[in-house]
Amino acid sequence: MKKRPSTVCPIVYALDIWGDPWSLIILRDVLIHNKRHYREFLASREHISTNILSARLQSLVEAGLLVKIEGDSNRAQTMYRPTQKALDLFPVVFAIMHWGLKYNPNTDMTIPIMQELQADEKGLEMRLLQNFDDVNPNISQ
Amino acid sequence: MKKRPSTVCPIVYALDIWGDPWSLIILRDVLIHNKRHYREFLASREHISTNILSARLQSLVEAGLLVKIEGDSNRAQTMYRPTQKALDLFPVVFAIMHWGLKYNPNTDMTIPIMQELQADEKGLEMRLLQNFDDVNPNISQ
DNA sequence: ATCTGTACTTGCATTTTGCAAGTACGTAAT
DNA sequence: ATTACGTACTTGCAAAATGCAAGTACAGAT
Repeated sequence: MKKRPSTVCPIVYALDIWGDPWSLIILRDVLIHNKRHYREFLASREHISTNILSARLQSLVEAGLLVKIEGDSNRAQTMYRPTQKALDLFPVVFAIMHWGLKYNPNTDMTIPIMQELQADEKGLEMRLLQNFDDVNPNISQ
Repeated sequence: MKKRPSTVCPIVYALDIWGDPWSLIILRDVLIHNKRHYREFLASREHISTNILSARLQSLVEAGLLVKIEGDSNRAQTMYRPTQKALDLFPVVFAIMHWGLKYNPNTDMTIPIMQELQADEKGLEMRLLQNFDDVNPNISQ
């Protein structure tokens, strides 16, 4: 899909940012599994290759979904963390998970988050959001 | 992305079915704009090309999201209509629209559905679902 | 000094997409 | 009856994206 510089449709806008086959998997790892390092993304079951991971991280940073935080004089400290724009994808990610859960007979229900998603989605979101207080301090109450 | 025959993750399952750049645009047209004919999909702003449209329709039928209804002896009557599996994507589509609405400054808010989505999402879903009573009769009350 | 781990980049084969054209069939107009 | 037109596709080919393997650069540990 050729990049459309500006679209009038919110769905196309979204797809242009994270509609490729890999970006949403990275975002899943960030949002749900609290991953932040290159090595962690590489370790996912889906086996993304290094060049694609690199390109996707860069485009997500450009799109304002992730910020790259580099350690001083040590690349191994580099972290990718979500912005509010990425955190606002929680409802999307949860909606997709609900759908996948309903229709994928191979879903691994022993993953703790799966149970929690069905039992208390809002609570799950609240809990996961706390992982990002360092980057996007939430008004706690 | 190579097709993964079975995945344990509901998100990857979903992406394998409609995670390419075009399928969700077709589903948007089916679910939101009530399109059903090849010619209608071709007429979308996004200008999908004929070979891709053909391939995507076929794969969505195979995945059980659409059914192809052929007229007798006239190809121009061919229709593609959503199954329940596709109708269950309404929450996903709405979640994506909400996100796109928030971050896409070019969203055309004069499209009636945009206003309605923000004002009364559930009502919008109910109304749109009535378009598919022929295919998936809903329990009305 | 060497080895290991990490975050990348590069090269190249394979696959997917984008565009233009063509085909097959049915209906409508002359 | 013949021609033209609309519709739902398929085919061919160039361009782009992906997948895989290998290589590079640098920091910390041994």
